[in-house]
Amino acid sequence: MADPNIDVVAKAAGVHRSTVSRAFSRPEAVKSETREHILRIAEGLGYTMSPLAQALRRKTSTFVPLIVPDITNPFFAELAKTMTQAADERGYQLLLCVTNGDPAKTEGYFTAMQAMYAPFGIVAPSTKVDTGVLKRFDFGHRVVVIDRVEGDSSVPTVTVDSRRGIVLALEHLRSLGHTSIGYVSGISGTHTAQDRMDAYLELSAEGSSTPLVLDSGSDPDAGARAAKHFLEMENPPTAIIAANDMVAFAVISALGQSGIRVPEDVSVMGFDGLALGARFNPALTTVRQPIADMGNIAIELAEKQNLNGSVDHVVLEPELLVRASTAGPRK
Amino acid sequence: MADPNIDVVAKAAGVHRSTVSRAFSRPEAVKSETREHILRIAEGLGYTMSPLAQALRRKTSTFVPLIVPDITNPFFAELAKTMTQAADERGYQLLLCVTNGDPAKTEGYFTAMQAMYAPFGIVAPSTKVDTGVLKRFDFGHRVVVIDRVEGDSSVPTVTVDSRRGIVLALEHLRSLGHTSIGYVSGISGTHTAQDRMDAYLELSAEGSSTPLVLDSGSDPDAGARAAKHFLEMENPPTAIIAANDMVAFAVISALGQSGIRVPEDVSVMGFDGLALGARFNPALTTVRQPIADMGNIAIELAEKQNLNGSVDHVVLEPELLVRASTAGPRK
DNA sequence: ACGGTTAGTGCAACCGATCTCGGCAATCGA
DNA sequence: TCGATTGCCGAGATCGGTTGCACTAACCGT
Repeated sequence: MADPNIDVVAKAAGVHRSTVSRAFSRPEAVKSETREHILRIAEGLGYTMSPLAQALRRKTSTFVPLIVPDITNPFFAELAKTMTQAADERGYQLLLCVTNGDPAKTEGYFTAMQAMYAPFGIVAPSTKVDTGVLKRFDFGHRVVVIDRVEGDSSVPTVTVDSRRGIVLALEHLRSLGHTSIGYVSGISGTHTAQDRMDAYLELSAEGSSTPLVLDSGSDPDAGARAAKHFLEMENPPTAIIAANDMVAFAVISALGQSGIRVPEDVSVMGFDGLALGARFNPALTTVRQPIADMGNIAIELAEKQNLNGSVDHVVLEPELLVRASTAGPRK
Repeated sequence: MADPNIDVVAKAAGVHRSTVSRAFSRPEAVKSETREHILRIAEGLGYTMSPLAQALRRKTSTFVPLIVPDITNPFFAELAKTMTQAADERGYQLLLCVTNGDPAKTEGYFTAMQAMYAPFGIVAPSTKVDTGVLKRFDFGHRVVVIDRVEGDSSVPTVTVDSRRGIVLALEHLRSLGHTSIGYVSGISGTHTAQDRMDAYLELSAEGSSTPLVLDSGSDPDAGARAAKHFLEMENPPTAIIAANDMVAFAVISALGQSGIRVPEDVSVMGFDGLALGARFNPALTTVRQPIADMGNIAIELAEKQNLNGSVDHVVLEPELLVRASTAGPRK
């Protein structure tokens, strides 16, 4: 039962190929009874249109690439999850592309998406995004990035308000009585990571406390190093804000290895609001990013841009998520 | 600079389309100097072949779908990561398909992969796989599943030896002095989950200890319920084996919420060997599955089957990974 | 009743490749 | 020397749709 093509459907329905085509892709252009007849016949034959052939002829497909550096990172995984959903609610087919942070791969995916006539693409970068690259691939006007970009506002973006998130974290910790609050930046490289750090630096200086960056490396071991650093201090902070949930996990784990308990000995906050955080030990207090919204909005922005060329930059509000990893300062 | 098609390259090189085509896809069929000349011209024009057009004509593409129930689950994320790598080392393009456990979606992906002429597909199921469905889509002979299947050995599979894994876990715990070892099955539904459970039941009965299943639900809250159950027992086990790492996380987290400490009060082991486990608090002792190998082998099996119709069932050896969540039994 | 719309459909070229044939040398065996 | 093979390439049909154009019939106002 090799699947039938448009011609056999046409013959079975007693109409021309083009009418079948229209029945499917331009319903208003065909008399409704004809269309229903065709659809019924097609249904009976188990016919569906070939997306390949369509894309080839139309020079536009429904493949939407989502480019992420590492799907193993739960943040990107959650993003991917909500975006697949959002995508196929709108009739797109999300293609997950994992770069491992390799710029060459990123470019490879760009050329691939061009070749596949993707209508647009979404990129969640691991480094500060270079809009030049996007442009070079004639894709500059069809891509939205999930980060802030600098110096070029011609590409749509979605982010959460990093500064606001840090404010939330700081307020929470201070209301608990903390005055000495450290920061672990961990993996950085993106603008948002930078923004979080900057906000911490600035805002914690405003408060009574002095900024205290425990680590600012950009590798996965930053958490462990931060913990080591913490242990060596003669006057360690009573609370720590981690740049993201994964780093918070690592910090707590490394601290625990040395017998430091959270939140009894030190409070630790994350930033992301991963579902995983609820199952951490202890459950992680964090600043939640509305990941699902980000995904939906990213696609909407892309569509809007495709439609009328408008490029928007939306920044979302983060939200405090208090769980069990924060408490009053140790005595 | 609309990308050039095969005809402009042909004209520029002074040859016919078909020669250009051969220069790319069947190098031995064209004189080497002609081919090099063509390739050079193509290079200069920035020409690459359209995968769409190729797939349409050849009726076979390089799109390899990986069907997983939930990319948010780190196990599948790690699988996806290693498989994208493995796939494009071999010239395939991995398409990640997330079903959220919805069988309708799974079927949708199957029809999509047929329409795209995928040469084969990989499925990592969330429920016992029904080979009937695979067959119905004329895909029965082009899919490999990452699980065991029952009653039908006509589809290639990759799994790890569940029983062996449980042996490893039990041995480890017993060597630490534990005699009362509980089990939390958590999310199940797949054959491997079933196998793990069965192995535990059987093997723990063999030992001196009596089997003790703390929970066998199949939802994400099983961990929490198991912890509750644990707390209510008058004679709780001194060690717990969780069906997989995620459940172990949840159990430890829930236990911690009630002041039970791991491994001081109770040892907990996982099963998976997720990278995340190393950053848990405490770092999780677990049975490692060679996820990367599974990915590679899955693709190899698929290729082998496509080539000569052979269907293999490979089962891999798990490995004990001792970290910090296990210790001697409490007094 | 008549020129002008408009809706509905057929025709055929086209998207960018692949592949079977068949032609034309050059080479081979005897 | 001659027919047969072989290597290399071009012609043209084809994959499964889309779309601009032409055509027909029904419908409009006057």
